[in-house]
Amino acid sequence: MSLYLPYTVGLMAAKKENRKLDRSTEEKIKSAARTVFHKKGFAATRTREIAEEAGINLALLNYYFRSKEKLFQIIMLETMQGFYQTMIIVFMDGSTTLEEKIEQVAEKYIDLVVEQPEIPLFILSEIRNSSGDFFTKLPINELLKKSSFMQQFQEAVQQKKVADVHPIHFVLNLMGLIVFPFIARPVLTHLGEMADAQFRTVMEERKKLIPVWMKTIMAP
Amino acid sequence: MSLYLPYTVGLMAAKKENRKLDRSTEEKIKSAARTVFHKKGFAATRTREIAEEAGINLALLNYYFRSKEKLFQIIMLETMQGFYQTMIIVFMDGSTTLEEKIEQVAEKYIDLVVEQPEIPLFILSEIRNSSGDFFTKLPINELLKKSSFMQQFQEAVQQKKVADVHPIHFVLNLMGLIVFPFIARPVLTHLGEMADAQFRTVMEERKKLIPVWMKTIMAP
DNA sequence: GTCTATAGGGGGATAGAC
DNA sequence: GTCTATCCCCCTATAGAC
Repeated sequence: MSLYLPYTVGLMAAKKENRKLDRSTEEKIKSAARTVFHKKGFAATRTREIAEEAGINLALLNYYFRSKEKLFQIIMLETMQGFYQTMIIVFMDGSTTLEEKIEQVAEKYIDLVVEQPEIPLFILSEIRNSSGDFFTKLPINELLKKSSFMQQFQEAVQQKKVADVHPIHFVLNLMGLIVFPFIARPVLTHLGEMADAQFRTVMEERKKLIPVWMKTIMAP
Repeated sequence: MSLYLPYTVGLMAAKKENRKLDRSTEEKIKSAARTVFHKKGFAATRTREIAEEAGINLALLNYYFRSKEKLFQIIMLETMQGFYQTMIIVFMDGSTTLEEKIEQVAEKYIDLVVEQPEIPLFILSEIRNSSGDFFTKLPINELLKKSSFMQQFQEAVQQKKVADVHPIHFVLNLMGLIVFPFIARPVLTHLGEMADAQFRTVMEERKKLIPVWMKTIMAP
């Protein structure tokens, strides 16, 4: 089962098939765009910078992607997919318990975001402006409703193993505990003189701590 | 004791004194700038939009603040002050216990951010780009080190009333639990069809819940 | 497909009248 | 202090040669 959505690159969708071994140009541009957009956001990004980063000419960017806007939408959609994918996979897995799902989400997300620390802030701040179009293209909502996680969670509430508060608290707590440190990273750096190494140690600790915290937090 | 810093508006600092009753122009521009900057961030904001929002002409904006950049720095600094002020006041208060401080921070911050929901994301995303200059102008670090909160926290650790993990976990958990829902708000809206009223209810619940959670989380 | 050159427009800032 | 008019740069996008 592929969890990736069928998005199209428009112009290129057909041509892509006809090429032999294409780790070039189009992919180079997308990769550069990802880097710059993630770091600066849409408004602060200059297409010239993407072109330079990709080692190609500015005109070529428009040749492949028509406009900055369209290129951005592709990057945004892929980034969101990549981010939600982890959660979906873990939550759909019928063979793990609720506790194991929490452990896995904490571990996998912290690993993911240690690798690409700009992603949470990128997604959250870009969603603020762009209309909610991205979500209509991502069937996360439907997937989550039917997920193994949801079933287990509702069972746990009925069996009084979990406090009977709005489930949104659960999601907010879990994701907040995982993701917030990366969003607040710049503040920590400037404020508390926290270096990279120390931050990584702290986040490694949290892989273990968050599941424990979540358990005590959600106890009835 | 004033916790506000002596920042200057440059050109205007002197003139301000000479005016009689000035809730006008300069303040109108700043107010408009606050609104637009908070909502869109520096890069996406157009000075023309600020001018329109303020009901004045674009030229006047530059007359008062010299440039978009300078205006932004004033807004940014004031916003950060306003935000940290709450924490500082609560944490400096020698007459409250550690538990009471947590209760007060949760309650006051949630109130503050319900009023101005864009602030957390604004601060966090704008810090990403702008160099850490803003922090050198804010003596938060020094204030916090000497605060009543820090003393009480260290005592609690020594008396084994609080788990002996890096104190940063405490700060990250507290602020994450409070602030993250507002950062993730757009996602909730699009994803879970969560309306304003329901969100407020959830946040009211969290005023009570967060102190409880923090207590269980930080237990040894 | 990839480049150079350039069109076209938006946005920040200023000149100068009132 | 406040406005209108305008400058000018920078950025996106395209035309057209190779």
